[in-house]
Amino acid sequence: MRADARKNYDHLLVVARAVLTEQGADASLRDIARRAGVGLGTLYRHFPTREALLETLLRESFDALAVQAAELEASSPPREALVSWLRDCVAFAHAYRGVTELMVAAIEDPESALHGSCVSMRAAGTRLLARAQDDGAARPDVDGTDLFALVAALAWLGDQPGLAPRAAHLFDVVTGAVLTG
Amino acid sequence: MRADARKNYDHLLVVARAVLTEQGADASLRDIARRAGVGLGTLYRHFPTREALLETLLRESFDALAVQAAELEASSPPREALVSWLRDCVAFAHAYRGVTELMVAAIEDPESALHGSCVSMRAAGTRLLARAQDDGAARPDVDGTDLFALVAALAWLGDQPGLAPRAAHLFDVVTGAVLTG
DNA sequence: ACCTGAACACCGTTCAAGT
DNA sequence: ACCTGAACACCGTTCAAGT
Repeated sequence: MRADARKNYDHLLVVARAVLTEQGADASLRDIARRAGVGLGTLYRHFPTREALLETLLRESFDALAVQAAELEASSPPREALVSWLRDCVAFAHAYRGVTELMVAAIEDPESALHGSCVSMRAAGTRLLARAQDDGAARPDVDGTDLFALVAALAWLGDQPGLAPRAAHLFDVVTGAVLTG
Repeated sequence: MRADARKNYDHLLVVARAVLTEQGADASLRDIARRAGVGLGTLYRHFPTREALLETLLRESFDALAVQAAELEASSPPREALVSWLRDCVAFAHAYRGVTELMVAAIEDPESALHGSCVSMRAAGTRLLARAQDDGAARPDVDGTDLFALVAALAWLGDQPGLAPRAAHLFDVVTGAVLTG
């Protein structure tokens, strides 16, 4: 990448992170370009879709969740590992308000820049779930997609101003439904 | 209301119902006016907000849910009454894709045209929940707002194409978490 | 190679002008 | 009273023209 392009790219990411944090995942791309002092076409050149931009911003967190899943699998009892990871996932999805909807759409759309990350996330959850199920700690009639859906629903709840105060409690309620005993 | 106004009003409702069913609760109001063969200002005159339009379209269903709650309270055991009504609520929220978000926002906003209906809905749920709790059929650490949040989350799940097939199963899972035994 | 911003086709909302 | 549609301030997306 040419030096000037690199500079634009990096600065766009800084500005995008700030704007998306402030306004949510559906923030105006025009506004991001404007605040970055860059032409709108430049943003589109570096990030052809909103998902591509988010993927770049979320990559580190996605990777961290994968690492965390592996660590928990190695170090914690099945039940605790699963719950702890689910909590991390819900917290992660709060990075940008409204990102959950994009992730849910992305897991169904192989063309989405977020597709791979979401599929990996579901796969990691599926492993932790299977481990808990083998241990008798989680009900057997729930699968990785169900888990992904529940995490998404809980993250969505936390994005709704009126319901956010209940999110932590409802996490316990819903998690309790997946776990046995 | 003048005869010509009445005619526009009625026709707008017919067209709006069709367009919202087809495109979801965030459908273009311009498109509705266009398809109704009416000026955009006419739509705004009759329905000053999107919520006002939805409130008019959903009024019958809201009322039916209230009646249903009262009937179930009188005729069914606490546990079954609660579950049955929750199922009705989730089904109702599927009338228009995306309406759940508006309802969740409305319950916090006294200015919203949907506010009253949503508050009534929560109140009816709270009554059925209290009855179940008194009967020992529902866990005591969940309240009407939690219930509203869970219904909203389940309705939201059903609106996501990739997760909709799991909605019925997850309804059972989540409902099972609220019920005891 | 890369950047820019005008152009296009859309929104929601308001309101002056018409009947 | 009621209706209309232009006007305004926004979008996302594309692409010809510039450097």
